[in-house]
Amino acid sequence: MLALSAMPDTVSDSPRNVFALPLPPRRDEISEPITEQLVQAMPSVYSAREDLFLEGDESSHILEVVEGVICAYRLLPDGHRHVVSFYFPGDLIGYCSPSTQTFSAQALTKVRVRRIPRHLLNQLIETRPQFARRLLKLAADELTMTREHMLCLAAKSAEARMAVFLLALARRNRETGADPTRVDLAMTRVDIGDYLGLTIETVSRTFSKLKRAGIIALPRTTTVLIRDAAALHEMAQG
Amino acid sequence: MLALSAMPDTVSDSPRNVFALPLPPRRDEISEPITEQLVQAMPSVYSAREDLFLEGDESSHILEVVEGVICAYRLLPDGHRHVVSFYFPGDLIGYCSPSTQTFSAQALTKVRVRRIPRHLLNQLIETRPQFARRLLKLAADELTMTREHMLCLAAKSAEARMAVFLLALARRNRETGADPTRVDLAMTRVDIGDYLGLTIETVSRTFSKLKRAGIIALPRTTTVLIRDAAALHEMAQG
DNA sequence: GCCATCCCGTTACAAATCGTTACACACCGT
DNA sequence: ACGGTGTGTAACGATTTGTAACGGGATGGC
Repeated sequence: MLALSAMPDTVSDSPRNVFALPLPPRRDEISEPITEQLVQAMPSVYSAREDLFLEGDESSHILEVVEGVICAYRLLPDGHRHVVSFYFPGDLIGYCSPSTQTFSAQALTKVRVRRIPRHLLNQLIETRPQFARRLLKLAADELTMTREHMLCLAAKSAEARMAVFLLALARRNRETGADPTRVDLAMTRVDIGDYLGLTIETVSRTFSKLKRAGIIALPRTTTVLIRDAAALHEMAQG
Repeated sequence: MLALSAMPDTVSDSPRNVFALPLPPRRDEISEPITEQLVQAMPSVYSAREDLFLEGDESSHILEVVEGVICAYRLLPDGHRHVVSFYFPGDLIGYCSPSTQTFSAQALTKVRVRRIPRHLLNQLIETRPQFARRLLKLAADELTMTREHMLCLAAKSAEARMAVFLLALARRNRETGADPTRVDLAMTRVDIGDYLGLTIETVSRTFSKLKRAGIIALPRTTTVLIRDAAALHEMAQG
C-alpha cells in the first residue's frame, strides 16, 4: 500500500507524444490506497447500465474505478447524448469538479468503485503539497487528453476517429499487460458514436470497411482483432 | 495588490451553467500580482501574428495576458491547423503543463503578457495549500470549458457552433463591462474556422446567413452587432 | 425445448450538410 | 494605381447523415 511519504519530490513528466491518444491516462500512481482512511472496506458495486451519478448531483466523493468500464456522458436538450469520456480500472473520476458533477456517469459493465470523501482529498492537499502537485498533474493530463480528443472531433474524418479510438484502446491494453491486438469493447455502437460525434450507422459502416480492408477482424461485435496496426496508424493521421 | 493571505479559505464554486460557453474563464482572482517577485517590471510585448512560443518548447514560465488576444493552436502533419483556445486579458496560459508546451501560441493583436517563473509557482504550491486549490480550481474550470467546446464540435451544426462562439464573446464582453451586443473580432475567419472545425467558407456563409436573417449586423468584417440574442441562443441549442 | 419478441447491429439508398474549387470584391499599405 | 491579403458568393462534389428494412443473438414466456 503506497504511503504518501513514498511519493517522489518531483512530478514525473512523461514524454508527451504530440499525437497521443485521447483516452484519459491511467491513474495508478495516485489511485492506490493512500491511507486506510481513504479506502472503503467494501467497494461499491454497480451493474451494467446503472447510473453512478447524474450531472448536477452534489459530488461529496471522488471515485476510483476498481473494476469495469464507466461512461461519462451528458444529455442535450435536443435529445442528443454526448459521451465525454470512458473510465477504466485505475482511473479517478471527479477529483477536480469541486461541488457539482459536470456530467453523468453510467456503468457499461459490472463496475466496482472505491468512494473517496472529498474532504479527505482537500485535507491531503492542505497537508501534503506534493499531493497537490500530483492532482495538478492529473488534471493537466486529463486536459491534454481532452484537447487531443477535441482535435480529433474538429479535424478528423469518421475513419480517422475510429482508428484513433481503436488504437487508444489497444494502447491501454498494452499498458496494462493485455494483448494490444485484441480489443474487447465494453461499449455499444451508440456509445462509440456519441463519443466520436458520429451516428451509429457511420460507426457500423466504418467497422465493416475496416474489416473488408483486412485491417481488423470482428469475430464478435464486441471483439476487435487488430490485424494491421500500421494501416490503422496511417488512417488515424488523416 | 492581492496578497495570498487575503484569499478566502474555501474555493468559491460559481453556479455552473449546463450550457456554459466554451471560452476559458477569466482568471482575475489568481492572475493579479501575488507578490512583487512574481511580476516583471515590464510586461513582454508582442506584435500581431507573432508567436509567443511553439508546441514542444520548454515552458519555464507561465503567461498572464495583460492586453490583447492570444490564439493557442496546433499544426497537424496533414497541414491542417487546429485552434485550441483563445486567451484574453486576465487569462493564464500554461499553468498546468509541467515541462513542455502542448500547443503553440500566437498573438492575434498587439499583446502584452507578464511572465511568471514556474519555479515560483511550484514554491507557492508547496508553501500555500490554498494556492494549490486555486490552481486546481482553474484547471477544473478550463477542463469544463474544454469539454463544453468538445461537445460543441461533436454534436452541433455549423450554425450552432457559430452561435455559441458569438455568444461566448458577447458574454465575455458583459463580464468585463463592455457592450455585450457589440463583438469586435480579433481573429480572422481562418482562426474561427480552425477553432470551430469549419472551413473559412462555411464561417463566411454562416455570417452572411445570420446577417440576412437580421440576427446580427456586420458593419465591418471585424465587428459583429448582435441584433437578436434570443434567436442566437435558440440557434446555439440545436 | 420451442417460439415470439426485443434490442442491437448491419446494410442499402436517398437526402443534406459541409468541403472544394473557382472567381470577384474590399481593404490596406506600398 | 498596384499587388497582396483577407473575405464574400456561387456551383459542384464528397462525405456524412437519415430513413428504412433486414438479420441475428439474447431474453422471456409458454
